Amino acid sequence: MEFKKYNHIEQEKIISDFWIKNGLFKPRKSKLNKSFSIVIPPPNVTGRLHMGHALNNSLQDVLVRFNRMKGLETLWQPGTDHAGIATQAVVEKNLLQEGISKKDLGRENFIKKVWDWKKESGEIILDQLKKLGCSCDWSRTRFTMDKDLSKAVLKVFVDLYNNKLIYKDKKLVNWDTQLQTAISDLEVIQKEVQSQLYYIDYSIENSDQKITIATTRPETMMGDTAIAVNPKDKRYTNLIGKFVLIPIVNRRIKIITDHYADPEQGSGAVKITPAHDFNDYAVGKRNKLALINIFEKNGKINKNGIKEFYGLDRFEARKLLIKKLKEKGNLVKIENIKNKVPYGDRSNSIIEPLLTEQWFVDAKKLSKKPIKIVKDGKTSFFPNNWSKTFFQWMNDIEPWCISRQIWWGHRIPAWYDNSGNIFVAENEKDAQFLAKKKNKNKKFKLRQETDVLDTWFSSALWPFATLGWPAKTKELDKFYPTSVLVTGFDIIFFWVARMLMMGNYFKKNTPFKKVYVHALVRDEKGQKMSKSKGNVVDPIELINEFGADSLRFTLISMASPGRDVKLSKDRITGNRNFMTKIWNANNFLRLNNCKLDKKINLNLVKLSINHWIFSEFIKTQNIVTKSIEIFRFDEAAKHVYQFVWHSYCDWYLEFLKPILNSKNKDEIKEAKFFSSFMMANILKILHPFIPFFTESLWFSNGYKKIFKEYLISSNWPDYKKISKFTKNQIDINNLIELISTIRSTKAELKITPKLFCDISFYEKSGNIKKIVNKNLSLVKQVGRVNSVIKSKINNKNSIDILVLKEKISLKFNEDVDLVSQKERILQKIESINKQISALNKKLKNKAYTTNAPKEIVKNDKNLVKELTIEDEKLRSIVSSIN
RNA sequence: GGGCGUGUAGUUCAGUGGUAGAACGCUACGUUGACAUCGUAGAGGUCAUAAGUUCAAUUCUUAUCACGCCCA
Repeated sequence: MEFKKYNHIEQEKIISDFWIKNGLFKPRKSKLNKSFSIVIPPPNVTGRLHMGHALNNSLQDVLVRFNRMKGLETLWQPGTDHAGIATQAVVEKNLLQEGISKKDLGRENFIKKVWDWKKESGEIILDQLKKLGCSCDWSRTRFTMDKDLSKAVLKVFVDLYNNKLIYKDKKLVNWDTQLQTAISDLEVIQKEVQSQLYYIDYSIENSDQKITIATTRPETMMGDTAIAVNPKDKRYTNLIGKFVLIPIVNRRIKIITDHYADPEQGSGAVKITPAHDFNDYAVGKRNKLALINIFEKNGKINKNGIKEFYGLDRFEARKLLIKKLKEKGNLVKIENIKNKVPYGDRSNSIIEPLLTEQWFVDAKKLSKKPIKIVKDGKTSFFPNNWSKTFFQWMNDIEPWCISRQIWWGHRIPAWYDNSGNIFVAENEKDAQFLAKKKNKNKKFKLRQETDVLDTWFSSALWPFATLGWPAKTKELDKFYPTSVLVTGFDIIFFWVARMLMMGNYFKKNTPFKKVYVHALVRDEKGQKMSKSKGNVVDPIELINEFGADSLRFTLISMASPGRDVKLSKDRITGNRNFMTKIWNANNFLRLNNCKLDKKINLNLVKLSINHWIFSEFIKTQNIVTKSIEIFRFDEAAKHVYQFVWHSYCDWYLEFLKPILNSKNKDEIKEAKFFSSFMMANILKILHPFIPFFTESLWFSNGYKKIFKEYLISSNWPDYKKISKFTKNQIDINNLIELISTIRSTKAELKITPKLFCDISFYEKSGNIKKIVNKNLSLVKQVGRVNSVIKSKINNKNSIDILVLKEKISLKFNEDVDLVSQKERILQKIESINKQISALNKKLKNKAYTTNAPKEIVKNDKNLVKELTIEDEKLRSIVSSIN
């Protein structure tokens, strides 16, 4: 009989549609009255599934499916975030292709266009997650710009403002001159680049003396308001308090002292430009220096600069200024150095510190509770090291700049009257009300703040806003705090910390009990995947080629804590083979008409191999359960793999064959339904890892009839150990040992494995002898044994071996190379004796016998005894060879 | 500069204060109607280096080296 191959493309589609159509991802009331919930880290609405997502979501799905099967009321809350800057950029670019600029459209029309785009392309990544098999409750999909979530954002903003946790301030912020918006310090990446360090002479007023400063950004000279030297730097003591003229600019500034100036760096004297550098800003504050902003918002020189530089781009200005300094003889030298330059992570353009009015969250105050929560273990990180990273950042947290000068996002609910008063309210009507009170009878007109909020501001509300907050919902009662958050370490600050702040403030409770932090997915050489390197692997391509299950199993089995995942196609191929193996095993069952046609009564199970496989399964089930519970997905995957391939397929199915070929109808019957019963359990235990494949087989094997459930909603195996099965579990394991030894003996003797042998036993009360007699048909077929001979064999075709310290004779129908076998045994004897003498030496050491735990010493003594017996028996075998 | 992590078989990685494990790869051999996307057998490791603690260290401590990441 020929069997079709498993068609993952066809099956995954069918199964996925089926699950969704039947609402199987929705929470189902729990008999246990327990719930389990995860909120998805909302992917960026412009995003496409990458390997990081694939890993992140595979792990979440394992947890979700596992807990669902365990009978908990399970919710996996999906959705996307509106990615202010990224989305605006995408839509803007599309419009430009049609020759339309954002400005032409105006704010309102542009936002309409963004919504149009979202309708069309905003669901792509969610569809990709469905392809991966993610069992999110898709009917609850949320978007950070949804009405409900926007309501939450407004409420949060107003509350925080009223409690002085949000404020407006004029400060130096990270300014992206390309996007023309402020960004938070987390969105700035410090990159090491090759730069020039310019040494420039400033001449001292009323003197011939000069002071040399070094800078990488000479154009900022136009905004200099002091030169600083270190108070301890003796070279400059006589210059302190004197004035210098900024070359070209010709403005007078003072030489001051400040510990910021490092005598070891450059010349030891630094120019101070408080409006364009964060360190200088601090120096300026300490010394009450003036702030001179020389840049427009697009990075061009403004009117505070030199006249002829007005309108020049910052880098053009730099070139021109250097040229002029050279001509004037103020440029001392240029040094090539490596330094860190700030880049915007979205625009990849150099960030300019710029003095602007922005909105800030007092993160310091909000950070107090989360720090305590994590310290007290109410939220714990896994691996725990990440809590250190978390604390480090939280302890030194800076005000969070939340305003963005873009259009797409939650517009800040603040209104200004004509005298610049601010009214913060959830809507204009309320703002009007506040303004009326303030303005009494004076006339006023309100205009709304044009800035929008940082996307992470709304993402921070995700765990409770998606559950309905600020309304009181049963979902909030049931699913908040969520059970676990699964995320990459790169957004611990961006997102995890901020959710902890908001959740603890507004819900007075931690948003999640645990944070599982996974690593990065790299390419097979361990390189970070990046577009510029061209080593990005598209998970969707892999899903099409190998199936979602193969990809998932690979990612999950490689997710060891604290280690990056190095993904290679070989590994995925290997795991696809695993599925083929199961497919073929299942075909074997069908071929032999092995069906589970009624509920099983374990008490009636008699066959030793069934006792054995079931006991081994329970062992596996327990390890897998435990492993998933402690986030050791790699261990869980390893043990299922080991059990399915090596216990079930390699041994159990082989042992099944002689029984199916026998005449014993009862045994055949039991073998048939029990092998199928085990398959059903295998599918269950594999389901969280490879959901499509297992559900597909569950359907075609008709298990729903017996278990009354689809696999996805069936119960997780939780069998208790059956003690009367234990004897056979041990026996079969010994039998496997015997058969393996026979096989390797044949291989050593270069006897073709095809050849059958006879066996006989030396020891009357031998354990192996009993086991063999009890399972004769299994030994004969699987071990390729002809017959068990009662009398001792001793001729030139026979050889003695030791199995589990029992002497057994094998007899072949061809000559056996006894000489080489003798040599092998002698080698074995030698190594055993080495072990024995090492152990004896150890045991003679009094320090050891008194200090070591009794168990260990006892074990060693036993080992010596056993090894001695083995040694004796091997010696007797050797002497019989003569 | 501060912090975190990693170094175990050819490769990718588990693991443990008391005989080193898996997967893939490699070698040899193919046996039966589930499976060559397979089976059987096998080779392969001074657990980065050094010192210390200990009866005992691959495991704990310290230092060194190499690599990676985060923060400044």
